[in-house]
Amino acid sequence: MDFKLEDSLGFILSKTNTKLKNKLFQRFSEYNVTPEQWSVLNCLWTQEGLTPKELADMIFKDKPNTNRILEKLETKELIVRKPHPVDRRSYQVFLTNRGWALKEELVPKAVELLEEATKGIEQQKLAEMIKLLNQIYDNIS
Amino acid sequence: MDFKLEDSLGFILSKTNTKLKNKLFQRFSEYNVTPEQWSVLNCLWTQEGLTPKELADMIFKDKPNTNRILEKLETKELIVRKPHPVDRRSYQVFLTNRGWALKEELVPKAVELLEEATKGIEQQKLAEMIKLLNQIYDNIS
DNA sequence: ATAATATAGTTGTTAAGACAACTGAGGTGA
DNA sequence: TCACCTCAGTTGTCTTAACAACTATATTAT
Repeated sequence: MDFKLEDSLGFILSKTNTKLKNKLFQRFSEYNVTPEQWSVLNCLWTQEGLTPKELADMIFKDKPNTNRILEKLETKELIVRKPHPVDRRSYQVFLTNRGWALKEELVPKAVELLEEATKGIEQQKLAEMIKLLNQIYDNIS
Repeated sequence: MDFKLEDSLGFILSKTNTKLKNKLFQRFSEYNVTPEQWSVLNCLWTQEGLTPKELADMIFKDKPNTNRILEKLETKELIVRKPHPVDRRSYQVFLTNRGWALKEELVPKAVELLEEATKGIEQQKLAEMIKLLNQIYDNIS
């Protein structure tokens, strides 16, 4: 059967994703935040008091992964955990002052990288691509 | 600054890539081959006798990663290493019979998954997306 | 020819992703 | 009430990705 790795969607997706994630990691390195930690911080900047389970669903990762990302953020004192008011199994996640302060630093870095990455690509083409990526995700979910 | 995680290219790229890779992993699970191991096998099906360095360049990974993937493939007896004829630092990688035999099994599985993933997407749109993904890769390389 | 540099491969560490298995609390139905 | 099932979080293991540092061989420049 005919198959060419270097032209296949999976291969190119993986290669581009890895590169983009690594570049983001490098630009965040002076703040000691990883791309995954960044995604959790993003959720909390929008809404504090989320539970690990809610965060896991928002960032499309499973509970163990999310838990370990939260451990890292807690060690770095960017978040704190508080007991959940009704569910004693769970807890709520809040940002520390340092966690809030990072927003002003990290968002411009991320926006800047995305601009570089999509340089020369029309907005409409980009929107189309994002639509297709979401469709692919849904197709295999 | 305005930024929405769930609409951002990096987030969607990561989410879709992770899902696709995981689905491939699951479909390959009965053969005990991971997506990364699959990419190395693909290179060798096209050309045997490549060095780890050459393979690393082809799959866009660094030397340590490639080395560890090769260790796994060797343990599973899908490849063998032979001394390099001219460079004593290096060696050449060859497929075992079992490594060759997997081609007939894995390629249809991968093609099938990609067909499911891209269901309802026109070939031309898909080609456009792949072009853009490569452009993004080049933009940040 | 030899010293300096570059390259191939290897090993160790940290972070992440998937999965299985576990603990403990919440909810349900007999 | 109590047994059962569900659900949130946790822990352990395996594979991968990036990076630094190391060994040994190859290349180069003097």
